[in-house]
Amino acid sequence: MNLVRIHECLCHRTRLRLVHLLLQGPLCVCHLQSVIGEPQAKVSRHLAYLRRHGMVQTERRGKWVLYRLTEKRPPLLEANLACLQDCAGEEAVFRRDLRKLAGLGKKTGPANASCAAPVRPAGGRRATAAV
Amino acid sequence: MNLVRIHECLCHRTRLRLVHLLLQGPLCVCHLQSVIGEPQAKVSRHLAYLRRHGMVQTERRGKWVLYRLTEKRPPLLEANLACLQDCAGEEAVFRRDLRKLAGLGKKTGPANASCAAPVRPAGGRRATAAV
DNA sequence: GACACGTATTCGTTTGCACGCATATGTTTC
DNA sequence: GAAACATATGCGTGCAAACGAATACGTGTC
Repeated sequence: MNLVRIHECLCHRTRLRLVHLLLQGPLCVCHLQSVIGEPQAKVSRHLAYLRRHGMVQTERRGKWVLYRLTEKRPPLLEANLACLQDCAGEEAVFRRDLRKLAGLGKKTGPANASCAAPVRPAGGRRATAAV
Repeated sequence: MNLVRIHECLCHRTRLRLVHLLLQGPLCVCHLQSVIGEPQAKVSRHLAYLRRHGMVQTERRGKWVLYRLTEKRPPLLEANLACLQDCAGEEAVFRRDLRKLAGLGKKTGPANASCAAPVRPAGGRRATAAV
C-alpha cells in the first residue's frame, strides 16, 4: 500500500465517494449503493477494485456483505484518509452523501429496511494526520 | 481543482515524484529530468499533464522553462500537498530524489551546470494541513 | 427445492493513459 | 543563419480502466 496505490484508489469519483462513506464506519453494499445512486454493477466493481488494492476488506453477514476500510492501515494510508476526511466537507457531493447516509436509518425503502440495523456501528472521525 | 483531479495528478509514480520535487521549490525541466532519470519526452509529457490539470504553472527563463506548483492553491490542494510532504519521507524513492536534488547544485554535469544557479529560490516546507 | 434477494462476475466495447520514437519548436550563441 | 541546446508534441501501439447489459453465485425463506 504505497502512495501511488492510495491515489489510484482515490482518483475516481465513485471510489472517492465510497471511501469517504466508509470513513463513517462499515457499510453493506446496499447502503453504499443507495447513497451513491449508481447502477449496482458499477458500485460492486469499484468496491472490488478497492479490495484488490487493499483499501477495504469485506465480511459476509448473511445475505449481505459488509465493507470496511482495511484494518491494518499503515501511517501513509492513515494520513491520506485523515486528509480526505478533512477535505470532503469542501465539496457538495460528499456533504450530500453524508446527508443521504444519515437518512438511511430512518427510511423504510426496500433496499434498506432489512439491513440497516446491524450494519453501522457508529464509526467516528479518526483524524490521525501525523505520520 | 477538485479532489478527484488532485488524486488524478498524484496517481502516477512519475507525477508523484515530480510534484514532490516541486514542493521543494520551482525547478527547471532539466533538473527534474536529471533527478527523475527518465526519458525527456516522458518527463515533459507528465509535466504537461500536471499543467493541464492546474497543478503546476510554467515560466520561461531564456532557454529553460521553470516549473512551479500553481500559485493560487485552494485549501483542498494545499491540504493534499501538505499530506504528500508529510508522507513522502516514508518511501525510499522520495528520499532518494531529495538527495539527488540536493546534489545537483554542486555537480558539474552537462545538464545542470548552466541552469542550476538561478533556479532554486529555496522553497521550504509548507505544512498547511487545516482546511 | 423453488424462489427472492443481495452481490459478484463475465462479455464486448469504448476510452484514455502511458510509452517509445521521431520530429518540431523556441532560444541562445557564434 | 547555422548550430547547439532545452523543451514540447505528433504518431502509432499496447494496455488497463470504465461502462452497460446480462448472467452467475451465495444465502435465507417458504
